[in-house]
Amino acid sequence: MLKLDARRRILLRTVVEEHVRTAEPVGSEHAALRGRLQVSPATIRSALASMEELGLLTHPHTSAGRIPTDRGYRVYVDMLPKADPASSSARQKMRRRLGDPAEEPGDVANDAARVLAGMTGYASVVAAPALQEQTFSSLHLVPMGERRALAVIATDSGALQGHSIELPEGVVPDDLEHLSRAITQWLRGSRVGDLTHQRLEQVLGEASHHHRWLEEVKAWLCRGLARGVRPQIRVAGARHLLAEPEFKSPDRATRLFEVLENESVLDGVLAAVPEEGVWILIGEENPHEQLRSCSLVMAAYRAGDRRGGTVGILGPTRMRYRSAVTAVRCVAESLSEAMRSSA
Amino acid sequence: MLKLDARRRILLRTVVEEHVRTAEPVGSEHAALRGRLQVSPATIRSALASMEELGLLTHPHTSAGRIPTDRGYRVYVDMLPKADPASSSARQKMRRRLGDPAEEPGDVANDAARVLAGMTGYASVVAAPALQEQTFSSLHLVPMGERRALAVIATDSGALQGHSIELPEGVVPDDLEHLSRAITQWLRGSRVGDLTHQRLEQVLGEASHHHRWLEEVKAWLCRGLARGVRPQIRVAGARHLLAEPEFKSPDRATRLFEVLENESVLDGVLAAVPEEGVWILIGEENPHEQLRSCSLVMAAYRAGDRRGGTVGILGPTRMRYRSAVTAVRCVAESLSEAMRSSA
DNA sequence: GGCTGGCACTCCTCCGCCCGGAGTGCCAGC
DNA sequence: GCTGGCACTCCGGGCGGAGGAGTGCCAGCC
Repeated sequence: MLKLDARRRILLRTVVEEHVRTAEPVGSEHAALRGRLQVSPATIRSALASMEELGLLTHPHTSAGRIPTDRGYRVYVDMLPKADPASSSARQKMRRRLGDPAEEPGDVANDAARVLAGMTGYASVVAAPALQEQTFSSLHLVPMGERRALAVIATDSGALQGHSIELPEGVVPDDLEHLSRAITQWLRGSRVGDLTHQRLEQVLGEASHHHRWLEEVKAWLCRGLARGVRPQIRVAGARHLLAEPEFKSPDRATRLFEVLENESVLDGVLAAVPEEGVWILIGEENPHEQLRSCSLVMAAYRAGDRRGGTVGILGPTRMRYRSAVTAVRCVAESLSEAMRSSA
Repeated sequence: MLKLDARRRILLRTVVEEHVRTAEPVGSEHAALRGRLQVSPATIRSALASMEELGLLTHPHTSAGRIPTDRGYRVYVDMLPKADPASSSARQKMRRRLGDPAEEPGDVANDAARVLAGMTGYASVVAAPALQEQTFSSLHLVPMGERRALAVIATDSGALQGHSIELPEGVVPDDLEHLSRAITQWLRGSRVGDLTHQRLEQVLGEASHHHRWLEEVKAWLCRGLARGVRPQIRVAGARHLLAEPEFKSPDRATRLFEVLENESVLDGVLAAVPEEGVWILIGEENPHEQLRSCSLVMAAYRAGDRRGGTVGILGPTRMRYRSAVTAVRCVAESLSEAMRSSA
């Protein structure tokens, strides 16, 4: 663990915060002033130089001020006071801005993304609760046209997932209805992710020998639901990033936006966030090549008593981490609360 | 109607296509060469000057070549050969790239947006079929927790829409099921947009006097479904726009991305597209202020025998209109076909 | 009348240059 | 361990000139 004396800690904080504010390198004189350190710039310079040796700062060229390295940001972030959970008044205000998840379950992720982007001025990324983490509530087989049925799964948090299957001749609506009811009763309360092949075999086994097309339902239930379902990821406020000087070069911006349009990459990053606390990835810490020039501040939320999804902020490494952490924590907590009360 | 002689038509086409290709003003000599006109640059110059008087061309400064005005692009576009419908082989190839809408109804718009962006190298915008244009297929009231039910509507093209409602005491799952079945039977086959208050009053009237909570279902059915449901709009390939020189200035790009993140503006534009043909808006023609520096190429597609949604391309006014029109038409036709066969 | 080559003119863009300023590292002295 | 002084480095902006692309106009030609 890195040990910094008080002056260096103050200096690191000052350099980070000034650089974040102005996007310019911070000189020794300016740092002394802003850090309210009552020593001369020369003294500051030697301290800065030592922190450069530690890998916390660099300077872009000989006669420029200091800017933090990724490692510097990391140490800065770890030094931030562990904020207490968002005040309940803040959370209430937040909940009013998020739609009522009980009313329009699908839209909450959307709202959260929008609110988060608006609060922070960065891009936000929100993953809806993964279907397989939710609790199975019902299956409906709805006749569609002559030889097709729409199989609809509903979960206890109100998510819907449909899939159309072909029917053999001779299946009548009543068959579908009986079957829907039976399957619903058998499976209600299961975790969707637990609907493995064996489990379905047990439940549907006998019937599916008689009805060949049930195989298709079964296949869909485990393949489609276990993991094939596309992750629902919302991005909002991407436009804010264009204003940041680090993304003013078109190809940097392009690379960034490639990631933001790539759901599987985003899903990978968001899914790796632990259930508790705010998770931060700074520049080079990022597992994904294309995200190495940005930072992510993320937190998981809960849906009822299961893991829900993840909310996050994406911005330049030169990010206002403190407000990002506050916003992410507040939205995640509010979402958890909203989705607890509706379950 | 504007009359141009053959030479001027060739020149307009040449200037537009060269400018589109290079993003640079086109000089008289270059235009003569590229247009294979066997006259001297001086002659070309006088023709260009006359077209400038007509408002089809400008030049950025005295000693620069010509660039098209919005009006020039418009005349150019109107001159394009009315392409015949996409060849069936192209459409087949396309359909393979679009997921099977029968399988994952929700994802088709997503796929279409992605394909369109990939084909053209611009941003694509796809509106899913509006719920109210679809045909009601079934309603399910699924019990959720103690005092809530999830009301789910399914349409014949496989779209799902859920809404959670509160139940009074004493309603048991069997009530919900009977009611679901009854409502489904009463309403099956109606256009969702036709589920007006009166219509529901007729159907539910008697029952809803006995069951107060039915009012809530009814209110949702007409309010929520008639128009309150958020339009489903997918944007893909926005990153491509960052590479265009016209959007390299951050604030132009920002303004553009504001629109792309604003679903209601996009919905307004897409909903105004006529059912037949490819609809093009060039620069100043655009009703929305913020879209005045871009062009849109759009076409509606059909879902079964009703109006479906709209697909479109958004790019700079300096756009490869021909390939955009081809792509948009091809995707719209393939979508219409895919959604006909699945209905 | 329409087309042509010639010509003067305009204006942009690029390049090299220089200079001021900001900030550094080092050092001797307190 | 802190300080002021000092030499040094390097960036960024401003200036000016050269080069070049393209124009408009005009007199002459077919």
